[in-house]
Amino acid sequence: MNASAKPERTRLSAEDWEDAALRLIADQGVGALAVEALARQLGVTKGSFYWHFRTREALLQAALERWEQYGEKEVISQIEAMPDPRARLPELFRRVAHEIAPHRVYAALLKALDHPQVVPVMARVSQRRMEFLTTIYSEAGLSPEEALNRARLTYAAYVGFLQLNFTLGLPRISHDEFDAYVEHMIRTLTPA
Amino acid sequence: MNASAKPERTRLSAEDWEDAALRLIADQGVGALAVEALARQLGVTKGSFYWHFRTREALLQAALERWEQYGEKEVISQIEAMPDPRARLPELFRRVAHEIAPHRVYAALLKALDHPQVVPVMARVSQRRMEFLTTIYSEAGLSPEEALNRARLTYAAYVGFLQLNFTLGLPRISHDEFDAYVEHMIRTLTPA
DNA sequence: TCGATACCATACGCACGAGTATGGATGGCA
DNA sequence: TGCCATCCATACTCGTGCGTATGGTATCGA
Repeated sequence: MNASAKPERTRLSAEDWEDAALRLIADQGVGALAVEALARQLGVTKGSFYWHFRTREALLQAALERWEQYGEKEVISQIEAMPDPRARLPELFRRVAHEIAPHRVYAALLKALDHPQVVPVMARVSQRRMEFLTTIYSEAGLSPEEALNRARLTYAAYVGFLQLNFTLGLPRISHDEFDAYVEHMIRTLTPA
Repeated sequence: MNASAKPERTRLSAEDWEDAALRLIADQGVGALAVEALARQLGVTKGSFYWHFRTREALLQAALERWEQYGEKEVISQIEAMPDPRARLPELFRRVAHEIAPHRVYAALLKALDHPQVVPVMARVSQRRMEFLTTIYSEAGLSPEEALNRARLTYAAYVGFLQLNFTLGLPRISHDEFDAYVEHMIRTLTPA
């Protein structure tokens, strides 16, 4: 089939393995993270892997930390830079809705919450994002309690959407219909 | 530790294995469904299992079908029996929010969407529930498109909530705070 | 040019879980 | 009472994937 899609003849670094691991996680899940499979995909063998990492668990850990680092930083800062607080929410929703790629790892990790290694990472990331949402809702005029609950609701809707659409393949929604859904969501979740 | 918590000295039936499988799935996930582990938990050995089922896959299939059968039937019919359409949504939300046990299997299955066997089951169940929500929203006064989108949003919020709270253990929300969250959700998702 | 270090291949051992073979126990029914 | 079907135990095989041991090749500085 593909076998050697990457004829990279340079030597590999630990970062290369971490990136490959994240790609594999994104489209096959954490459970599919096997060292021999990864090695095959990179055109090398296990011998290479165990030079860079002590164990499979160590690779997962490194990949997760790498993902947590180079995460959503840009999106958050760009939204925060917007002058009008009321305009931030619709913009955030539309951006998130149309950039699918960055969310694929998050979606895969959501299905791996039985793995003890992913729990703390996901807890930190989700916590940070919800705090961000809470401050945005506050700045949009909600009281502290209302802002917190609305952030919880919004984030839950985001997480649920990921599950129901990319992992489960519910009756493939069309593009236009999806846009309509996003706008409906903006209307109902944004303070009047 | 526990080893033989169930001193059931009667012979086992296929249904016994299916129920045990569902219990195990509920609190350890689909990945933990191993025949020797299940046998140990039931106080027997593999020999028993392979008399009732041809394979592990067959057990999973049977357990999933069993779960799909004896599912949420009662809740739906009870809600439908309520005379006032506007009162149905708050009641549904409160019921679902306070009955955690029945949702544990669903939450576990949500994390197993890479398993080909669980996808069709989850697709059917989720589809039915969303259709139910859609009709409720219609009866509460929303237009067909609005009702459908609101149902999608509500169900996504439900699914996301399951992930963020029982599987991920986000900053343990208190009981009162949880009730406040549910009421907030009712206010924002129920048509005025 | 010549090691030394970094990177990789090959060939193992080993644990674990699915599935098979076969014989033993138990209960209902003639 | 004896027989047959049902249910279960024991003891294997086998595939898979992690980790190890050890030797080979490339690259760079002295």
